[in-house]
Amino acid sequence: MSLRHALLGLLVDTEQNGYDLTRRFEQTLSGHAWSAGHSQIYPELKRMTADGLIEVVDEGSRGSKVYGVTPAGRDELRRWMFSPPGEAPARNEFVLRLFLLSSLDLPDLRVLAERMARTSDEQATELAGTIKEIEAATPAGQPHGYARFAAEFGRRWFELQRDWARWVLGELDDRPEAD
Amino acid sequence: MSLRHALLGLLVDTEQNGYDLTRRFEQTLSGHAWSAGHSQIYPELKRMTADGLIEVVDEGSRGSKVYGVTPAGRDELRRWMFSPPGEAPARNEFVLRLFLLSSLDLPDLRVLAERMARTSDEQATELAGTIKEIEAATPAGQPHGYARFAAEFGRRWFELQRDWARWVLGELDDRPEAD
DNA sequence: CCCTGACATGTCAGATCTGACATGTCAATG
DNA sequence: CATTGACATGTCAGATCTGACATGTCAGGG
Repeated sequence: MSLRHALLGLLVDTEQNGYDLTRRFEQTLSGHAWSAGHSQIYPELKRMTADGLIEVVDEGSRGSKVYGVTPAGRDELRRWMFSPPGEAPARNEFVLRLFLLSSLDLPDLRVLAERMARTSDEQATELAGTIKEIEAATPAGQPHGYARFAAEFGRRWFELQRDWARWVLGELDDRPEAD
Repeated sequence: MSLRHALLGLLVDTEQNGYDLTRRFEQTLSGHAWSAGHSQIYPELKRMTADGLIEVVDEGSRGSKVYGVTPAGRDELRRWMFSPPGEAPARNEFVLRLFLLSSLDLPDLRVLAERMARTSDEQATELAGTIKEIEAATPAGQPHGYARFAAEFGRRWFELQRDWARWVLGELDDRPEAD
């Protein structure tokens, strides 16, 4: 039931409607943390309203419903944040590919590891740019939340991928060409 | 359908039965890459056999069936490894919590970030130990595959968590106590 | 004023996944 | 020789998730 807590977290940060939540999910969480489409989000918002965790605080045009977190919702989010790391299943296709690299033969392995290192490096560079933008847009001395923390995590994550791939390549160089 | 490819990858490395695959999944993939229980694995093995990707190469005692990858299976695995990174959904509860940290108030945030840093540091240290064991068990000059690569990735991953949590704490220190 | 595209919410069939239940084999220990 | 625990495979109901379908609003450009 992590979807529920993800939504709570996003709504605590900013009151918003399902459409915004869907985009926010796509933009910030989808990459490393959790993904969900609107077809999952809307029904869950209804259930959470029924359970008293959130409530409709405003109704905009085009039938939009702006949700806010209730005190009960805040409690639930905090409880979950402090609860022992659950066993929610991990799912990351990229890492899976990394782990299965050694199922390839040496030439293929080299090609793929190089490609991964290059891609990750590009993504890290791109995120570094995003971070600069965030910093520039934030008034000096102002606390940054969310976006900045998440972006920093992403940057480090891509660097990890890149460095790991390079390390693998180094290991392969020490390896005799023979099968 | 990443489960299928995960199984192919494990089977290319070593021919084994469903029980072994389940444990292998639990041990090496479950943390960062992909998780699946035996109730998912056994039916999938059947389907893959029907699709000609794997085959029963041996039948052990206790009704165990040892599976091996067919040429078609090898092709499929290679095709997938080289295919553009799919959109398989990310799912990582730990990272989700990281991203939602800023939904907490400052004191809570500090407590949690500190706890995360400590836990991650312990896990990194533990994995470093595991890596030493693997190295010790591997004859010098021997190529290491899988286990070594995965462990190295895990170590770096835990270090990333630790360092990121510490960085967050540093950011918080620069922040005025005021709400 | 018409058209396009972003905004906004919803449903649903089918696929996937989880956790519990079910069954039986074999080796080691007492 | 009885018991325990690891080995080994399987099914299934219910929960979750995906991708497609469906519907309508509103702002801006032509």
